[in-house]
Amino acid sequence: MIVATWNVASLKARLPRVTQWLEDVKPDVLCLQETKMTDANFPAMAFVELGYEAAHFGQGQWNGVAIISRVGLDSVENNFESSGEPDHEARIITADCGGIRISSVYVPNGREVGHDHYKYKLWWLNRLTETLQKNPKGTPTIVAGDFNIAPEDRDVWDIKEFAGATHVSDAERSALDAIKATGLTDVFRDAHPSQDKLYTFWDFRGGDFHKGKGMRIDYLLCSPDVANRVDFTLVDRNARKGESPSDHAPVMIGLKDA
DNA sequence: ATGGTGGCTGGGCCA
Repeated sequence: MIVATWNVASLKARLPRVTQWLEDVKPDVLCLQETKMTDANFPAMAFVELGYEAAHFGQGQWNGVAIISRVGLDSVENNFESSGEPDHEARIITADCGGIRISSVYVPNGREVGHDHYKYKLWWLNRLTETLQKNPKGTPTIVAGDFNIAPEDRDVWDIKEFAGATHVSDAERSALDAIKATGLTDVFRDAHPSQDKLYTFWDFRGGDFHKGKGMRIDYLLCSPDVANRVDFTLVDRNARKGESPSDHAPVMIGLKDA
């Protein structure tokens, strides 16, 4: 079973790339972020034609998340509503796929340390922790998406360039640690313990991709039973190349049969 | 070089 996550930076603009990628890679589950569309505009039929079910939680111009699955898509939940105060934006959708409770998450960017949007980011991360804490113990879980946090200094191209910036602050990393402390592991880092320059995002601006100026901010956090099944993990850098790419590459994990 | 590019829109915001 292959589970992937991809921030597509507009599903409307990226649909040809996404459908081609599904045909090439044939993942079992694909979590999308930044669809930037309403539910009414979500092109579900494009995925049905390829043998997938799809669920989307969108708001329009910004944000928007989806899960596409060919191993079942049940008990879909939008937002944080089951655990208390909901978000006012469309940044998390959760469903049961192939025996795993899978969330597709788009964590707020934060803009600047101390900015209202940064406080919102920390609030959001805490709401995710609270939500995960309410899951029944032992639920096979994957939280996949764009976390907008580089877990370690080596997850950005040059930490000196990030002095005082978002994505690397102690508060953001502590909030990420709290999410992991609910029992989740960054299986990509576990599989590549000593390799650097394994990025998932390169800004459109300034030719950052070609300059190697990337960040590892997209990942799949897995509960122990899922983490124990991991067969391979990789970033599909090729998807960042070519015509009209997203600024993020897909991250994939392969799981052995349960 | 406090820029750059891309996508939403229909001027300016967001990343």
